[in-house]
Amino acid sequence: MIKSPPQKYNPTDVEKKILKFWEEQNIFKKSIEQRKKCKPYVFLEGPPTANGMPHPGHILTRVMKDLILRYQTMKGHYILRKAGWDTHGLPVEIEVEKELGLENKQQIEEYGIKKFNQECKKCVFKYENAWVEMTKRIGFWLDMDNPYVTLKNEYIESVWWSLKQAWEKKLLYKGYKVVPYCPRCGTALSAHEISQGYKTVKEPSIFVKFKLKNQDAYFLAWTTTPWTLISNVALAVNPNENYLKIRLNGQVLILAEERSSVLLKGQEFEHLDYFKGKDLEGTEYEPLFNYAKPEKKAWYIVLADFVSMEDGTGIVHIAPAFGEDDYNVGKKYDLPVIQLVKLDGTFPPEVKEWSGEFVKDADPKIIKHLEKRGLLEGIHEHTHEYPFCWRCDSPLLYYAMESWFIAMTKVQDSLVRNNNNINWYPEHLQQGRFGDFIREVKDWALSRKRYWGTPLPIWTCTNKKCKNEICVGSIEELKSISENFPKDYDLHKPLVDELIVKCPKCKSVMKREEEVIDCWYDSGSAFFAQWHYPFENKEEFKKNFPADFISEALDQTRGWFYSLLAISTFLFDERPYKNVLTLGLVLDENNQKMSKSKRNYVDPNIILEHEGADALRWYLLSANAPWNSTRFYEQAVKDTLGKFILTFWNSYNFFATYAALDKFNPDKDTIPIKKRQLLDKWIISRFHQTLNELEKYMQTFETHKAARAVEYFVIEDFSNWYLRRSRKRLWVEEKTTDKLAGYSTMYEIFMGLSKIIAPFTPFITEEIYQNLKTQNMPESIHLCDYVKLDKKLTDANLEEGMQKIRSLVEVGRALRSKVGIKVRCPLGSAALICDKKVEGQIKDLLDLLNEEINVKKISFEKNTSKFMVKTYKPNPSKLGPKYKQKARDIIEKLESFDKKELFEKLNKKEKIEFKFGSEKIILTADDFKAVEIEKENIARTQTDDVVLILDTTLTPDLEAEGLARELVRRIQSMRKELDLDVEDRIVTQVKLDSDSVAFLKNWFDYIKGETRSKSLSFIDKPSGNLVKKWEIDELLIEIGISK
RNA sequence: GGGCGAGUAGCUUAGCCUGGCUUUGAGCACCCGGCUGAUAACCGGGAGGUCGCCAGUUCGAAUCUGGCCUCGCCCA
Repeated sequence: MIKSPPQKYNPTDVEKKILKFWEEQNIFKKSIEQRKKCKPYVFLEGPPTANGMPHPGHILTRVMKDLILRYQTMKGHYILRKAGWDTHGLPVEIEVEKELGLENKQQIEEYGIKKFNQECKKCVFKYENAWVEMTKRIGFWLDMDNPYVTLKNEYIESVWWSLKQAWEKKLLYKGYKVVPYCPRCGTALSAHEISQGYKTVKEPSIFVKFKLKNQDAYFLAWTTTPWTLISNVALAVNPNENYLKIRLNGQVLILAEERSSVLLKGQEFEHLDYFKGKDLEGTEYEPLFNYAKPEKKAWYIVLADFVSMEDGTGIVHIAPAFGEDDYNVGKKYDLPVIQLVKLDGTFPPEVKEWSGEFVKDADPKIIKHLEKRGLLEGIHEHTHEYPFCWRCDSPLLYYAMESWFIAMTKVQDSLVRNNNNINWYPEHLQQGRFGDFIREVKDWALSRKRYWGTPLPIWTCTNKKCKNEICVGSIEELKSISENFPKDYDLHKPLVDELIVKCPKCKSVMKREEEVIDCWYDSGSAFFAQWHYPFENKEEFKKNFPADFISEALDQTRGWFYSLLAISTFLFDERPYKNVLTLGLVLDENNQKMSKSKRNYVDPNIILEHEGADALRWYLLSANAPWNSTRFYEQAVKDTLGKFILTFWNSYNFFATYAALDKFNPDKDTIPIKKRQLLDKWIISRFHQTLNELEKYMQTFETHKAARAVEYFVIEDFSNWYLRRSRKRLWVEEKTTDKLAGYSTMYEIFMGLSKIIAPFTPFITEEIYQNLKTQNMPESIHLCDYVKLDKKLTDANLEEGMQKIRSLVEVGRALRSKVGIKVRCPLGSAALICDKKVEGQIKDLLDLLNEEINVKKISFEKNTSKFMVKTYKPNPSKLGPKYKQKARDIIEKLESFDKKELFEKLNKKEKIEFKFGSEKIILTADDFKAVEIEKENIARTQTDDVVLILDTTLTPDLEAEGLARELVRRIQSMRKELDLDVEDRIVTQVKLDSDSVAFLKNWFDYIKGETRSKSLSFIDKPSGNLVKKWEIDELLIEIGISK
């Protein structure tokens, strides 16, 4: 039986009640179980790192995932929703370092890696509870009892298996990577860390001469880091630029033509020769320094596209150990890597002059040295951005470090092909940011010289004659070759380094490469490692690969989205996901990034307490396209609550209150649609039309458009029109067919509406469903099927007609307001002029218009002739040029003429002649405009295709009815003030002058009926529970009512 | 510094791909009036816009092109 709901909606109370219900009845589990035999829709959860509190951005991703998954579930799919936690990585280590007061790697090692990693493990789960709570509170259904966790032995084992695949495919190799390195902290910095530490600095930049072999000529190069010159191995030119050989102040120099015009402006020089950059390739020069004796060929010109003409000389000095571009060119030309800087940032003993000095401090001395040798051509002060260590503020050095790589460049074609097979939302990412990234893919630098991560499973034989390298791909394999593998084990450091591993070839001791791997590799392995594939769950994996849907924020494009694709590509040569929805970031009220330091961080819990999860969800889903950034602040959610959630609730409240009163029973009392009013058929049609739109938008993840379509339906169509127009139907006492038809329609709409928005706002819809459901329906709305679109129930013609009626109401009300007759006072008649088609569309809906603009009868007319008079008005734009200043007075004079006579004359093309002062004026029809004006007591307005005429004549009858309604409205508002129940009967006493009483006498019954008055008496001193004085258009009255 | 995305009333936004049917259309907030057993409601009217800026293409640009500015993200 439908119960009367509480008047006021308290989101937190309702939502907490629903959460309890879901929990107690295991609804989430049931929602998965009951779809077990259905077609799967595979979702892969991007694992969050639980080492910080969840913020609004996380809420957006979780809400969006939940929407899609609930939607697909109701659409009949079987969806597993395994949670995941990302647990490794530098951010965790940094957090723990801070906690323990450790400042660098030496201190970590002194503290003990075992203890340190234990702390990391604890840290990762410190906030797990907050995450779990938040996830539940916002209604995100995720299986957090069986999550995959990247630090578990099984997960690591799967990762190892995949690395061994790479190893066997010869994709895993050791190389160099130039990384920003802090010599003081002794560590490389991640991209994230560097971006915090860029500063603008002024540094000397120098022009250095490199003498050509066997020629008395010099290449002129330019550098901002003189200390790297010690390790120079080549000079680079741009193959497509032009270079000049010139004589300047008696010396022969080579530099780029474009740069010469800038650098040598105003100086005289002799032009000796001209080359294309590519002609210079291979030209040898004499090294500046001879501290190193490289094994490979060095000191010649190489070609590189990155050489720009923006600054310098167009000739770039190359030191592969200290620059990424340099390193890449070096690889291409097989140049030696000369690395004459120690890890602490000082020069080694071989560099005699500056041995032991910090390289940056040595810069001025190196410059002096070059000057002495006559190899310096000039010094400029140069301003540029340079990275500093965010921790200790030392300048960072770009430094080539040994590192393990996955050769992504070798599978680039597959990457591109697999990417082209993924549906990206928004589309531009596929060929834009992501596509660009993949087309320029670099080998994946996999290793990290850190502690808390998946250990790199590569062991090298210490026997110098053997040097055997193996990659371990399973725990079994490692057990089989290690002597002291413990029963209880944890595959992290330090255990893996403490194992005594024997070389399968020579039985000597093997040593592990000490690194751990990039934690992006961990999360990128989720699609198979969550199943402990291939050691377990082979079938599960097969069924769940590739995923149908993943979604994360925009910053994951080159993060998780890439690492998944990369790993999936080299393992299986297959896309790991079919659809990827990239979400915009959540910003604060002023479009600024949320950050703790700016204190612009909104605590989601406050909003959840005040406005509730449904309002929060609806806001996030409807505010903006998912991929655009969304501003997040409490007021926005508050507005959503007021505008949408409460409108929905109050509509429901209205229906349920009356339905409860009448004991409406949907099983027995439902009236077939055929027998219902057009208004009912209309709202049903609109409902299905809305569903149609919603489904269309959901397919392309345009959730904001889907939500807005629903919002329009609920507020405009359902609440503001259908329900408003249906109120009176429910007021009749008996159970009429029409009343039951209204209940039937409302019941169906609330059920349907609740179902179609259940994925958006799962709480309020459940609350409504619980009250409205009958016994044989599923126990939760989230166990229901989604509403099936029924095109047969839509009626475009009816919808069009209704739209026309609503437009007529709009202009009609505006017209009444213009002529100044209150809507409460009825008018005698109205007329409509339109074509037959429109007439057909609206003629059955005229009752609605009747009531809305309060006229007694409405008729269709062929044309406006009954109501309008044709006349002519003086046309100023004709008269003006002819009579100049006099025109105004002439027009005034014409006003005094007999209009009818004037009209007839002009109609007969006669001339109008009259005297104006001494002048005789002759006007023709040309000097007038033909216009139509309303006859007396007629008001006219129009919509796109209908003219609406109102007869504004007020008769005593009409005025009496108006007065009756004035009284009714005041009595009603007093009833409301007394907080009476709708069905309460009252005694009404009114003080009113006797003339007015007589005037009203035909309306006594009406007043009694409308106000549910047992008696209505007109006396001098009204009394009752509430007595009030009123003034109706200067008429003073007093009303008293009592229960 | 490079790439991508966004920029339309105080706020949230539609329109942009496919140029003109609109003097840029809504909603919230604001002002005036109406209506109300309809709620944080509803209805009518009003005020509020250099469509980020500057050029160009075109008969015509919010819409197409180029450059610039601001914000965000990614990369350096």
